[in-house]
Amino acid sequence: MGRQPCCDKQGVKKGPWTAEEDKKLIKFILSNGPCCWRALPKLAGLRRCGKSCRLRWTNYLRPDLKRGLLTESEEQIVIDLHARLGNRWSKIASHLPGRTDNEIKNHWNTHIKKKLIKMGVDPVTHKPLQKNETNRTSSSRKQRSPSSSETSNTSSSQPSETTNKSKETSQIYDNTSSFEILCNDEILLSYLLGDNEPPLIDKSTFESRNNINDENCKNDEMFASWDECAAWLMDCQDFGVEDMDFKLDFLNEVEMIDFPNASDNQTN
DNA sequence: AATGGTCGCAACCGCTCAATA
DNA sequence: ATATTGAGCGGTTGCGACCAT
Repeated sequence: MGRQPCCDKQGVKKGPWTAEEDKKLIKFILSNGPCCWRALPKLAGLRRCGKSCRLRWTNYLRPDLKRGLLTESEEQIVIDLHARLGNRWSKIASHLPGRTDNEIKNHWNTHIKKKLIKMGVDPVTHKPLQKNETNRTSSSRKQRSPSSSETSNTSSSQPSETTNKSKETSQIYDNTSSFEILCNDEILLSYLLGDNEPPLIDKSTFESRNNINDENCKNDEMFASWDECAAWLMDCQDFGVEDMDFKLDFLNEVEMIDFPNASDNQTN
């Protein structure tokens, strides 16, 4: 018995998200939380599949996302984890706060894979490449289909752990936690919803409110830093959130603040 | 400047899993 | 025990941006 489609295909919009749709989704989730993806589009006034909303939120709009290319150290972690876990992108992503499985998967396919091949390492087995394999795997857009067969081979060549899909939820990055933290941050939230004056932000406030020395922080359940949070908010501004009920003018001032780690993130 | 090829990212599709009735 | 549903995962594709000719 086949599954019912996750949404009514008729009248469901596909393709790239518009700023307007992003606004609606953000506004709804900030108000109601990321729940009931199936019902969300209707409630939020979006002509989108719930699945599409979830993807948009988790891969692009989530406030705790890092932007930009993976750093060298992140890449190394991905390579190490891939050697152990295979193509289990969500598992790998759970070790990299602020990174999504989709992002890591894309980065793997577009950057790391090539890098490893160049270094003479088979990106599937993580063992030294045979010479003919190097030629075979030289990247070309036309070779997408072969790569799919490659990936299906991957599954068989992956560590046995791959087939044993035991639940490891404790390791899975809980993307709701950052959201809860955002929601619990009453000052920020009420400001985002347009109820309050802009929060006064200084370095010490950032550090204390982010519990930078808190053990929990090491578990990556926060924004990586306030500047990243602010960066996300600035992205909101980029796609026109300033037109919403939200008022994000204060972000221009935030930009002027010298955040800890800000320069690191810029360079990455 | 025009054109064709390539690249990289965002989004979609189909499947599986877990929870629930 | 079984059917149904919601959510998540991994593979694949579409398309705009970029580059070479």
